[in-house]
Amino acid sequence: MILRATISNIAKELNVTPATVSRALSNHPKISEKTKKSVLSVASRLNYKPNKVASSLRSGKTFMIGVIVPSAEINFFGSVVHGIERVANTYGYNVLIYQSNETYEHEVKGIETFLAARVDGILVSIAKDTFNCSHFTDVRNRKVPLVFFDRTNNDINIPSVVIDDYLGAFIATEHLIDQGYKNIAHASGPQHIKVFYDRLKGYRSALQANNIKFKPEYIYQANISIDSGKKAAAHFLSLAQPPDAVFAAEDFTALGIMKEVKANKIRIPEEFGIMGFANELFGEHITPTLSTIDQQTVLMGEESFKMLLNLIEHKSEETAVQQKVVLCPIPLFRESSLRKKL
Amino acid sequence: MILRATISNIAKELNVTPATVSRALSNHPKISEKTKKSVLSVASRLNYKPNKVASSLRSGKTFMIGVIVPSAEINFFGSVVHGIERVANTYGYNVLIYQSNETYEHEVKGIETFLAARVDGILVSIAKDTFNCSHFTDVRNRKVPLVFFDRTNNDINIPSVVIDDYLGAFIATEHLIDQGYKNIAHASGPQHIKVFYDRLKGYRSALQANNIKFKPEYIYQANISIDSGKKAAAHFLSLAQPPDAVFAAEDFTALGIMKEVKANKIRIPEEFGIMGFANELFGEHITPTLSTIDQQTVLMGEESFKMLLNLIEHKSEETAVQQKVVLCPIPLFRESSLRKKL
DNA sequence: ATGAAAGCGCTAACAA
DNA sequence: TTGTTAGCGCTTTCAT
Repeated sequence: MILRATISNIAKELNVTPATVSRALSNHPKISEKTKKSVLSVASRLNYKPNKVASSLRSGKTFMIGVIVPSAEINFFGSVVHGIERVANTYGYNVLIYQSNETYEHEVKGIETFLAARVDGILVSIAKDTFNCSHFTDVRNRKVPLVFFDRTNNDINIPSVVIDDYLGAFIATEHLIDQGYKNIAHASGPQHIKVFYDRLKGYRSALQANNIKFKPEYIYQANISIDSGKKAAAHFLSLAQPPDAVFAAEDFTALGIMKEVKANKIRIPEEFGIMGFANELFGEHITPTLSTIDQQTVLMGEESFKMLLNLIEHKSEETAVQQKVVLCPIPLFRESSLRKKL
Repeated sequence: MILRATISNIAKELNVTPATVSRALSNHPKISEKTKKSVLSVASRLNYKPNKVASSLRSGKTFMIGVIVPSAEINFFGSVVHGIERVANTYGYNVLIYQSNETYEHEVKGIETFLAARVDGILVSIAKDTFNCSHFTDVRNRKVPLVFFDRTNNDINIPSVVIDDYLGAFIATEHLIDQGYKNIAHASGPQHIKVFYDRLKGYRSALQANNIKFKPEYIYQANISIDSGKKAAAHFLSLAQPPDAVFAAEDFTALGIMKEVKANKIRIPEEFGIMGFANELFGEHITPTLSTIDQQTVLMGEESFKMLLNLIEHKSEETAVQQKVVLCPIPLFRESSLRKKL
């Protein structure tokens, strides 16, 4: 019994050449039905599994894509990866995951790994600590298809899939205005990350569109964490004129704010409104439930893969039109911001 | 300029043979420092990246492992994968992820994919719908290292990493007893999955150890979901003698129970105690915070990989001692079950 | 419809 | 210390 049968093994058993077996296995049109049958039968008897490594080396295609995320543990990215995986598998592609842990060094290592593995394409959500983009231009120079999702970079011209963060923030802020809150603050995120920058812009635009004066002291730069949310709330509540609502750039920050506000015996949403962003899982289970903006994570994953696949399949054609898919944010108004009945 | 430089390209530039370059790149001891230097310099000038596909074909090692999880979106598995990834990358291994979506068919497909990709080893957490294990014995027959984590199967003799579910359940139940609850029910999970079976056993043992009579009507078989948790609670509350505490086999079930109990204006933990299992992220953010059992997910991932690596590296040696790592569950007593001051 | 032969890029045994 | 040679398993022209 052969431990790992090869095409040659099958060929020998049938007194044909490896080429014939290869063709039979890949359903080549000019192979007789009888040989196909017999090849298939011997293959299954020998428990033959195709060797993709050999096939990849020869054909230059690995049917693997690489995905770099800041962390697989953050629900958002886990969910996007889920979306990527699902479509990828449908199309016969496998997915390699690499976590950058938000550092530039890991991100570079991830790219190196993927290039060495000769993946057919790469999907990246840029790390917080990444400023230098030479590793990405490197990928481009090697003509390996590359698509950014969520965390993009505008300096370098790479196709991307994002949601409209500006619009999401605008909707969130305007919702708080609609609910009758008068002094709306914003707990923002790291401004060099585009999504957070855009959310701040959306917040400011919503104020402006409603003739509300922007107050610098109503901005607190938080850091995607419960703790910084608490600090944000402490800051806001210490002001001479404290806000009566906060739009947080991200759900964990919103959660921290909620905890701090509750600790101060301020009632939510009656006296204080809160909106988050990201639709993390916990939001609908906390008390009060957290209003937030859903980012269509699974769809984002699916779209990212489809865009990448498109690039992979049309690599040769120089239709390098800069592609960009912008998904629509979906507001979820829950208890933390709803003081009017809908 | 060569798009993708190979070892031969470097060799030609230096008038040496590919073999020399290969050795220089892999730091072979018998290569002079000068040649190493020059090879490295030319390599970087040509932007050479090693072709792992070719290397794998030749060496028979891919430095890739495959991981099959029921779903990457469930926090528990995402977190384990995180642990796997971290150690794997440290050891120079890459990780392929495959989601079974709890179905047997996908699981088989995942195994096929991994065997075709010639991964060096496979890590699996068995799907809910899997009863037939021939695909696993198949892997074993091909001498591909295989390790189960969390969701194991006792019929087939495969090394595994699990936590002591029995003990966790015992601790959870006894804690409720300690807190003075008198009628403790159990919302269990699918019994053909070993972890849930063991948790039920642990529950029963704890009762017995404390001379509490087991009541069949205090068992409700839930289904790892908020909804089934609600149904469980509704069932328990409808009993002639309703319980005053529930140990749920899993956090989402516990959450459903909590929602239903709160909806009935029953105070937690004063009138009703709840314990979950899994330490899902939301538990510490809901009101009241959920007491639960932590499963050491990241550690589980790390241990799983280490065990697999050990098998990979000692493949030839026939020291096929059945390995099993059992991690210790860590109780987290929070508001939902603490009515005595600690 | 099938065979012959070459080669993808790398590594490793054997020579020198 | 470096070269020679062969081959991992598969695909793919070019023949027949």
